[in-house]
Amino acid sequence: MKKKTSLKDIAKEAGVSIATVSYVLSKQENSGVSQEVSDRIKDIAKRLNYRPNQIAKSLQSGKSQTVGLIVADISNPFFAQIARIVEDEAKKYGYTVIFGSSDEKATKSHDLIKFLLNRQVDGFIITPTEGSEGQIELLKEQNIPFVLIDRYFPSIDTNYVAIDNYKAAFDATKKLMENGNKRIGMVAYSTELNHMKERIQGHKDALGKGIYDESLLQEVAFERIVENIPKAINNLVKGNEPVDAIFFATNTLGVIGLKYLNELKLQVPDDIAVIVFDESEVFHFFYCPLTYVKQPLSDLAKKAVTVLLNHIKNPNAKLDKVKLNAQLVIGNSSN
Amino acid sequence: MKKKTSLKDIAKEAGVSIATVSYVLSKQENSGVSQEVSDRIKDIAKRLNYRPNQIAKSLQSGKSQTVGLIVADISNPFFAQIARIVEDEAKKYGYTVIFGSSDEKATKSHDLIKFLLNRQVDGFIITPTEGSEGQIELLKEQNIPFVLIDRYFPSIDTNYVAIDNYKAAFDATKKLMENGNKRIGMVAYSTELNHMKERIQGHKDALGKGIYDESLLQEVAFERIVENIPKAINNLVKGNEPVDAIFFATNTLGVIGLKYLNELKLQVPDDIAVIVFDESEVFHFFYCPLTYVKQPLSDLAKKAVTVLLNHIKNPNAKLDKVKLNAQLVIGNSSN
DNA sequence: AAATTAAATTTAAACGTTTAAGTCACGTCG
DNA sequence: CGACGTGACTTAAACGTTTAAATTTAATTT
Repeated sequence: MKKKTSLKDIAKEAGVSIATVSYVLSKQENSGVSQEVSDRIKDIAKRLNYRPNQIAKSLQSGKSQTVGLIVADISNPFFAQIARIVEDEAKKYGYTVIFGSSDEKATKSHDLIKFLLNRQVDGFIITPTEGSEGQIELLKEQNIPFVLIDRYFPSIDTNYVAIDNYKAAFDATKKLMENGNKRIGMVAYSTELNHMKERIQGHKDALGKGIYDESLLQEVAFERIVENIPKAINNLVKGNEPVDAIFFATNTLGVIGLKYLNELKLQVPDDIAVIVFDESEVFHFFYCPLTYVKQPLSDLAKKAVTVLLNHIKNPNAKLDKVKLNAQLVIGNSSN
Repeated sequence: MKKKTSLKDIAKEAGVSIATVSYVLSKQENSGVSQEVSDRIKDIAKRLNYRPNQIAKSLQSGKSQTVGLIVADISNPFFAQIARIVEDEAKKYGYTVIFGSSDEKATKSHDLIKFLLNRQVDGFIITPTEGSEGQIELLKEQNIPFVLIDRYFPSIDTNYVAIDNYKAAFDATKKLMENGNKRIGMVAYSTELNHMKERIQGHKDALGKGIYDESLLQEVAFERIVENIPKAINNLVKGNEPVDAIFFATNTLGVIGLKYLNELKLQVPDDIAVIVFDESEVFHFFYCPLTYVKQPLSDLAKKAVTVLLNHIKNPNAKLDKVKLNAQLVIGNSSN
């Protein structure tokens, strides 16, 4: 592999010092270099196909122009879409994105953060996992710029960009009630993460004290969704007080849940009404147009990037706590 | 932001030279440092929370321990899944992945390669776009390790990991024929990329000289799929010789195509039989279990990583040209 | 002609590592 | 006793940049 050309090579070729070459090639205004020399250097640089070594720049400047993106799972379309927007947005400002998947595991997330810190990322965009408060506190202590996305810890003062999950869930359940559904169950993840707690609370509050009872909330563990979603649904539809509607708290829960409803031969919305939190390509293939909560993914991701870059540039900027609104897209499944 | 601790800080604290600290912390065997000093250094490193600066290491070694992954679009589940596997596999070997989306545009791909080269990536995994032969040749000339994935250029001698598209397509169309379908149309991308050409050729050859005619092949442009897939399908089903089966050449074509078949109220497989190349979550929601071509995504991505890392380590290794076999998953849609 | 100023360029240090080569003290061997 | 290892470190250079400070050269002013 023939060596890449460096400033040194150009300098030798042009018969000037490395510094001169650097001034010519890295400054926009020709700061104190003669036109003649400047032109010559630029020519040579082009001829030798010079490409600045970002690693050397980073070492020199202490800035890697790189951000770390930690999501639960990059192969999940929800996060893949975020990743894509983060990529595009970061690139606009000359930043590179390094991503990692935590699989909702605090240990993985911890390792990833360390790994990326060694890589000298300038900041992080993180979907925090349950139990990762310590890692987040640590980042804060070390004054490393970061912004949480999708979820955050109310107990920790940080930048975050999320949606108003409470309101979105409240509105969804209200919609089901308006359409005449009485007993409305919810299938959610069993987690302390606030986005889920808010969705659950929104659902509860929409139903109200009189109506809500414990059996309406079915929580399943991240790791066991395939086995436990059918159980959860059975609990809701096969008791002596079967529900007439189900609110699925996420994309994945909804997709798997709908599959199981199909297996049970329950017709949506006649046998059971449904609303799902988040969008999915598969909804377009469900026999009944779905009512779902649509998150402003693009705004979410873009905002996360601008907040992060702002805090990288200006470490003392005051924290940004952004809550965007989701949109309830009305189909027929909520009737 | 308080400075990160460096070897220098540890050295000062321990009253030894930087080199000694480096030896202790970077060598596995205690090469020539006394146990006493070694222990002291390790203690201090731990206490000061030392994390090696990968950037400095990279500059020193000329290796960034980073690979660039260029896909068409990270938000497409097909590529997102590949990305996830590449991530995991690369991490196993201590490599970081930087990704970028080319949107099937040669210009974007070109910019991305340059961008990542500045970042000193040690190698690339690339889904090449149409018209990117020049870029690939350039990488070859510069002896930059890379491996093409999903598609490759038969005219250029490179590493690649792909599936046997010809065989997969041939088998799919044969299946449709076995099931009694006579006129079998194909909806494909209009591109010179070999994976598509091979799929088309497989389809043609399966049909054979006597049966195949030009009107059976409908090609649509990447950029205009939403508008042009309906047109393509109309051409196939609304002529005076309507087809009795359609073979969709990709995931995306299939998903959009099936949606349109729904709009047309064409029943699968009674009105029209269908096979789709690639898998999709949505297939599980189609009223009729689909027959589709399942690519060994995990093997594909893993193999790409090992081939790449092998060529990074050993630049003179002979080229790897890997073709894996796809699997035809039989549903009812091909009847 | 000497002094001043300005423009053009170079020097050198720094960023945080690694590592070949050098130093130094302390045995041990012939 | 001198030579020679050997173990335990240190020195210094290198990777490719940036940039403040120093230097050189030339032109202008007094």
